[in-house]
Parts: sequence; C-alpha cells; structure tokens
Amino acid sequence: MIRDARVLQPEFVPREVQHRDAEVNQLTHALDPIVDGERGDTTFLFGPSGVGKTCIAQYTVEQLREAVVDIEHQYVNCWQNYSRFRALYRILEGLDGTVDVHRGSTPHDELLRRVREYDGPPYVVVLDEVDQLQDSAVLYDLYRVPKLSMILIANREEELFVDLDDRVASRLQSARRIRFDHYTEAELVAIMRDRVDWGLEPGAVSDALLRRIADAAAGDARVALGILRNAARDAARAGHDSVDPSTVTGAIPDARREIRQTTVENLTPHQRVLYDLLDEHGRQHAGELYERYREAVDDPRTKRTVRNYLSKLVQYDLVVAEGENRARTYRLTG
DNA sequence: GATCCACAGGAAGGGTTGGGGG
DNA sequence: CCCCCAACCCTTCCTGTGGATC
Repeated sequence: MIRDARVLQPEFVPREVQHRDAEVNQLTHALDPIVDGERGDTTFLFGPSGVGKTCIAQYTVEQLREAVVDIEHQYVNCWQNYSRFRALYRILEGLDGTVDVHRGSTPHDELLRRVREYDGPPYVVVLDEVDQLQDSAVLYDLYRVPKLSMILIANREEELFVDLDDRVASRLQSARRIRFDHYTEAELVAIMRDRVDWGLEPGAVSDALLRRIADAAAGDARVALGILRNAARDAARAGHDSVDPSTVTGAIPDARREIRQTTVENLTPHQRVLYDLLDEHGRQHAGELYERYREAVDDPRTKRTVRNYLSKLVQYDLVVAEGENRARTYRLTG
C-alpha cells in the first residue's frame, strides 16, 4: 500500500508548496536583492506550529539556489543551538563545512570575527525557533555582517520582542514580517491528498477520511501528516490495501504522543523527573512539586535550578504555568 | 493597612568540562 | 603531561510581587 514513505516524513520539503503563495512571494521578494549580489531584507516568519514556516523558508531558499548561481545557506535550529557559541558555530559550519574552532582554545569572539570576515557569495541563514536563543545580542552581531541575510522563525511576535536586547529590538523593528495562520480543513485535505497521491497506492485513503484527519489536526499540518503516516503504517502492517476509519481513530493519539515524545526524550534526567511528577500528580504548586522532586532523586538541585528547569519545560511547550507568584501552578500541556 | 510569606527570575561567582598549546 | 581558557551548569544572593494573615 505504501509506495514512498519519505513523502509522509515530517522533514520532507515538497517540490511545490500549496496554499502559501502569498507568503512565498513575500519571502522571495525580501530575498530579491540577493539576485543582484546585495543583502536580502531580514525577515520574520511568525505563526503557530505546523503551518509551514520552516517548510516555506527552506523551499524559498532552495528556489533561490536554483535561480542564483552562487549562494551559501544554512539552517540553524536555535532550540538545539541556543547559546551564542553554538549558534555562531553552526553558522560558521555552514560556510566551510569543518570548523577548527573549539571552545577553550580561542578568544571568545573568534567565532564572530570569522563570520564577519566572510566575503564569499551571499549567505542566507535560517534561524528557526529564534525565540529560544539565550543571548539575542547575537542577532545584532549577525545583522552587521554584510553578506549575510537572515530569515527568523518564531511562534509569537510578542513573546519574542519582550526579552530582546534593546539594540536588537530597534534594529529588527524595521524587519519584514510574514504571518502564517492555521490551515483550513480544505487546505489540510489538499496537502494530504498531494502526499497520498505520491506516497501511497491509488485509492488508499478516501477524501472523507482525510477530512476527518484534518479535523483532528486543528489546522496543524505536522499533526495531520503524523496521523496520516501512522494510519498508513498501521493499515499496511495489518495487511490492508486501504486505510479505514478505525485505523485513523487509533492513529490520532499516537501521532500526538509521537510529537511530544521526541521533545520529552531530549530532557535531562532531572527535567524528566519533573515532567513525570507533573504527569503523575497533575496540577501542582511549585512547593509541592519541589518536595516530591526532592524525594524522587538522590541528588536534588536547588529550588532556583528547578525554577530554571521548569521555565525550560514551559519554553518547550510541555508544561503550562498558570497564575502569578504564590498562586502559580504547573501542569502538563494538553 | 502593615507585615509576612512563597515564589519568580536577574546577577554574580564558583566548579566542572574538554579541547589546544606549551 | 600539565595548564589554560571559555562554555556551561549550578548555587548563592538578591529584589520584586501579590496573596494571606494579623
């Protein structure tokens, strides 16, 4: 039943994107100067998850690569590369592949110096989840690199600008902004239909089922494709030649869990304990949670450190903090 | 209404880590 | 081989806030 599983994978970038013409055009326009060897406009892509921000950024850069002879590009996920050092390291890595800069042996802004000295073809850097960057001043530094164009991706504009360095904020005030909204049900169905036609045997999934998946995904294409992928896999394993409604129903919680699971697996052991305690006991105040945590581990960290852990969990969208000061409680999302 | 208390989160400093140079 | 140094993590100390208590 499955012909090509790749097109259902989350990281797959389609050759043609659907329902994002306006956004693609705006981004292409912002990058136009690159065609003439100039620097492109700094551009923000804002919107909830699963609405195609990363996909459109990568797609547009790819288009540009086909149109322009010579550009360099690099994708940096700031969720994984959240420190100034790591982000700069990745950016330098995009330029010559190997970097012989190691922490400890080089003056602390050697990385930035090397990036600034860059004088090759135009360099397009996509900074995904840019709100996760600990030191936003790095954006200010990158802003001053002549050959470097930035595409910045984040969920919410307000949250991003709240803790931006003042210099950065004023510079980025003038940056272009492109907003992405949830997909409609019809758009999600069309996106899935396209992937189904490429990746599955004809007739494997009916439109009615795609509508059902779209409904469960609530405008999030990543969730929709996750459900579709799991449903197709389950049906294939069961030896069916098409997906039926009950398989879809079974795949919905799986897909949700899958997306969350990859995040949970990246937690440190201590963060994981906090996550599990919130899972087990539900909504809690910081005090009770800390007491349980202290019981649960051999070498408890201080309250201050646990507060840092919790704010990480909130940033990762695994935990919600509700209320202020004493009244604040923590619980898992969803 | 003054005081207390639990909590959030900033700032500063120390310890650990892990690479390169002497 | 040892030492140096920056990155990183954790702790300590601190200020600010708002609900609870008297």
